[in-house]
Amino acid sequence: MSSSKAPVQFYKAGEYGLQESVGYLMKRSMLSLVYQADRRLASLDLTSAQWVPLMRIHELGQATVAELARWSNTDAGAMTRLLDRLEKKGLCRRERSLTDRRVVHVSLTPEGEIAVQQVPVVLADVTNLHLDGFTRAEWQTLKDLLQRMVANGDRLRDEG
Amino acid sequence: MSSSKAPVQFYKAGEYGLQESVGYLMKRSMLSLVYQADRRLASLDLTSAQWVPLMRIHELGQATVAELARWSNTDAGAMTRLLDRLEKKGLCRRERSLTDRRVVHVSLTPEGEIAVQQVPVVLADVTNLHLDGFTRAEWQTLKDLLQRMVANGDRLRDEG
DNA sequence: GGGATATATTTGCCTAGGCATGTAAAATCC
DNA sequence: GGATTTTACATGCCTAGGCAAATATATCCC
Repeated sequence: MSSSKAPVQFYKAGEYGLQESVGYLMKRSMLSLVYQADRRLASLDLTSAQWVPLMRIHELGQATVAELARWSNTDAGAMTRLLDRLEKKGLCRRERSLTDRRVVHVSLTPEGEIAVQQVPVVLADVTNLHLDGFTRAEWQTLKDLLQRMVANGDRLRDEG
Repeated sequence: MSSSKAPVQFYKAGEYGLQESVGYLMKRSMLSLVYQADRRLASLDLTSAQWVPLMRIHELGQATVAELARWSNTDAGAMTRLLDRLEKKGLCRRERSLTDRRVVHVSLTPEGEIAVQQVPVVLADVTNLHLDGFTRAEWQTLKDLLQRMVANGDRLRDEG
């Protein structure tokens, strides 16, 4: 449960320097990952926001809007519109469920299946390039530390 | 110059799992940081995108649109519109430079100065909460690893 | 000095996410 | 079984970023 009473003061308001902050470094890293991925995905007519639900549909064969929104860390409204764009490009299709008429089932078109093949290649490549010079131990350490930040964030959210 | 010939293959396309990817963990961490910061900044009528240029103006006394866009990792067009919103809220003001009439100088209003005071408090608090349970050594390690990812990304960008 | 070039800002058009509301369909409760 | 609540999705209104074109001003080169 860690130090819920007296957390370590890594940062203090008076001496808060953007450059040395973990948040700033993460933002820079993320921007670079997304930029490089988008650059490589452009030939597939995909963006970094779009491959996430496509991969999930591919994995499940078929998915609902709510499931895709959860998986993409966004809300149903944004996902509806993102699927509008994917459908317009002919990468996925929607069908009202026959057993529960509130639900929409989303599946990939053949074009969508083809596009989604290349995504893991691009992601693995871009990530590896950003980890150039890392040892496997450092890679594992980074994942562990990030996982702990995520866990702290989840706890914050749950506690309100 | 690190392993420019044979980079370590941390990820391979065939076995790429979103959950274990560094990018996914960073996205989750970032979303949590931003969410918690936005929650606390809402009382100041500020968003996570807005405090960045405000802090920079405060630091410099006065700044140009281009400088603020660079500092915020965005483009001049987005910054112009962001400043529109900040100006409408009365937090900053714009003046055409007299020596170079292409340039616009942005400065804080008294209300902007007051708002910006609280920002470092919020940021330090939110970051510390996410680093709960970290040792100082782990904190330093995280920053080092992220800095190396940023450097790799910058190198990628420069090399085209 | 005058034309070519570079720079600073703005605006338009696109993708995109958050939040609140609307709507239909299902599930639950009496 | 009919009213109430919940769920799934869609839509409207906001903030926000990327890219390209337009505009105005400054600089550079002869």
